[in-house]
Amino acid sequence: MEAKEILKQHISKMASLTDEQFDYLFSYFKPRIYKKGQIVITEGDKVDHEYFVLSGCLKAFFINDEIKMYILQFAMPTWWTSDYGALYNQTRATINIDCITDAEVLCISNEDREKICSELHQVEHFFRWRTNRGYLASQKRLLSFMNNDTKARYEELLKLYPQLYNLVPKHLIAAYLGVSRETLSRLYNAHK
Amino acid sequence: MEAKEILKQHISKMASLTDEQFDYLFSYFKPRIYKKGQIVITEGDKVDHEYFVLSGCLKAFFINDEIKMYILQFAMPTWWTSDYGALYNQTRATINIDCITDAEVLCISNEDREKICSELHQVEHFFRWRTNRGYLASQKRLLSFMNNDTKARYEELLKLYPQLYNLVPKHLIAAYLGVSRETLSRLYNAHK
DNA sequence: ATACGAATGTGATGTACATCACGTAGCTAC
DNA sequence: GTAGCTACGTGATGTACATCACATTCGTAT
Repeated sequence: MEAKEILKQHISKMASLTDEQFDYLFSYFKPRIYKKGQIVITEGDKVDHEYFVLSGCLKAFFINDEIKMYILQFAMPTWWTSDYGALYNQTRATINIDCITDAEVLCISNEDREKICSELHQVEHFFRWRTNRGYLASQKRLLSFMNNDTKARYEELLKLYPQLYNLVPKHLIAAYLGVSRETLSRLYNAHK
Repeated sequence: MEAKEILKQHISKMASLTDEQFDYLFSYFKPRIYKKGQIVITEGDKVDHEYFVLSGCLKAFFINDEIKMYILQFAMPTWWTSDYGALYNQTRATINIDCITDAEVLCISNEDREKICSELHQVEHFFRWRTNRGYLASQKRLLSFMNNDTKARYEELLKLYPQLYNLVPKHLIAAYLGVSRETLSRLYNAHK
């Protein structure tokens, strides 16, 4: 399916836009093609855009003390990603985003999104809904962190995104779960 | 300060409403007074409202296996709280909310909020901004969970909300940090 | 095909935490 | 007052995890 159609279907789930309104909104999105391993945002960057994933898989991650990596989000098709803290507060990036696989995305600048949100009530409605969904997902993950042990979180993750198992290296799954790669390796080799 | 004035100042930080528009919005809020220990939402409840805190302190928490409690949020003045998962998805509550101290709040139903959001663009703008702020706070806490040890998270919490130290019992702070009360006790008696 | 780096498996050891157990201090009700 | 409940401190012990070390396998470039 074409980029425009993917975005249209995604947005129409929660907002009613006329074709003209959607075309106007879409005109502000820019397509980007990335190769596996390519960097989208690096810590310290000025962050101007957010990204809507059409195909492939990106990761948003934080590097602690130049050593340990923690993954905040695997961004799959129809997910949005950016360093939202830096984007909204106009500060430098504190997280990194790169591509786990080849990827196609659509990006839109913070400025343009705010402009269209103020022009079109339904677009603002859509972005409120989208942020709300992200908030609920984040709360759920926080609870899971406090409540469940590593094994339970691992199984929860694979149940939610079965495609991850073959798509991303195990040490990245460990970095998402917040455990060492050794612990994760022992975990799923134990219950075989 | 009066309830109406507190809400007005809070909202005017991010949205430009005329006095008439604000009066209209405010007419949908209902005042509620709670005593210390009083329950606002219990697991299993139908959830219709969200709550804006005027004074006092509430906690939103999850009970695991009828035994362990994890605190998702301490709700202080000008914070919003509810079981948003249940509220937006029209499902039963999975978390509990009660009052740590006597408290005054304003509440608004999900239905009324959505109605006003669709009527007044600026109100929708405000709620997008508010949700966004919650999302960023949640992401930040998630990172802190993965990256920092208990002691660092404890000091981070007290730096952010110094008033908590005298306001809430230590075992609730432990439940927010996700550690046992014994561990927390040992931690802050060690570095005295 | 060879070579080299990235990903993964697995043992040994250390540590931060939970859990259980018991004690004390303070608050509230009657 | 005193009874009882809640908050809090602290020792002993167990455990899930990190960390370090090294071996093996896989993927990709040349």
